[in-house]
Amino acid sequence: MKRSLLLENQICFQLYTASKEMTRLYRPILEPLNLTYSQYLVMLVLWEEDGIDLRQLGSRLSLDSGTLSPLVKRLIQIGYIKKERVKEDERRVVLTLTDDGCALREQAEEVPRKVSGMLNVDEATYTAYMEMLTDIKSRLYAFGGRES
Amino acid sequence: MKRSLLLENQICFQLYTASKEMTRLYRPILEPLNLTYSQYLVMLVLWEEDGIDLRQLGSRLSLDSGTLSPLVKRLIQIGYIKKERVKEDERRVVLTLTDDGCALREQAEEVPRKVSGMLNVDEATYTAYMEMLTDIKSRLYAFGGRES
DNA sequence: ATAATTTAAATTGTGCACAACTTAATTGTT
DNA sequence: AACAATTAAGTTGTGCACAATTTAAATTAT
Repeated sequence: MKRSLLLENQICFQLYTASKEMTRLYRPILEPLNLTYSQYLVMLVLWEEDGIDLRQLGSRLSLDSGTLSPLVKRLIQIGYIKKERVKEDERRVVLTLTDDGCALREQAEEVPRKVSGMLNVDEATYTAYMEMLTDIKSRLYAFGGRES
Repeated sequence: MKRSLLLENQICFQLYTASKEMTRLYRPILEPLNLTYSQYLVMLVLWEEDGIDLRQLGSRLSLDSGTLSPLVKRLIQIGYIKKERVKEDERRVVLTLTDDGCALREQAEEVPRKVSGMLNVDEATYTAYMEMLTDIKSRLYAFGGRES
């Protein structure tokens, strides 16, 4: 049964559409912040850890420089972050929040509230979801795998 | 807790990375079939329902013509499908499998087997995952919503 | 029947996502 | 010290994903 070729039976397809629907839910919420979903993820990391370097950012988000370089360039243009070469190691680049980027955090605090309000899940269900996704990911990481 | 801005606590992020990891798992499996993940999804639908039109295909996959038009063009170039205007309604375009596309199905039958072998989930867990993803999606559809 | 509306695909433009490659700096080895 | 190997960003090229627009056909309303 689960091995059939029927589209709806593929867990990959359910994941794929769920993920797309999720970013669709975020789009109008993030639009007033002038952020795409991926840009929002980068900002989340920086609000947690200002002054992170690109390499670490990439490993947090599982994104490579091919994705992050242009994405970061856009965030710089918008004026939320700035980047600087590290003096001790000129290969590395460190990202820091601008005042605007820092200030944006307050508006962003509303985002998770809005989203979970829309999803309307109780704490227990939420935890179960997270555990399931973590479990799926750990099975996936077992192959060709990234870290944890 | 779940309302924090911490990256790892965002269900959206877990979904997003799980989905990316899933397509990463498929990539080497689909490569011998000369298909990308999205192209594979289109082929799944056609193996189910040969002669579907573009509009229905889009609704099955939740993809619009902006995504499907070029994607279908590539599948035609590869030689797996062909497209034809419908005589009774010249707006519509119908997709049909070529002999190669039809023959590919046999190889593709192995894909779900390989994937579930790699994921290594038992039937009950698999069902639980599917139910959870369906549930997440139904909550998501409640907003701005597409069909069920 | 003609005009207005709706519908289906295609096109254009932006922004990921990722593989493959390039460039430059650092580290390790001899 | 000199050279090889490694590492970090950036660049190039391909393929989605989606909003917005365009084109053309069909439907509906007048």
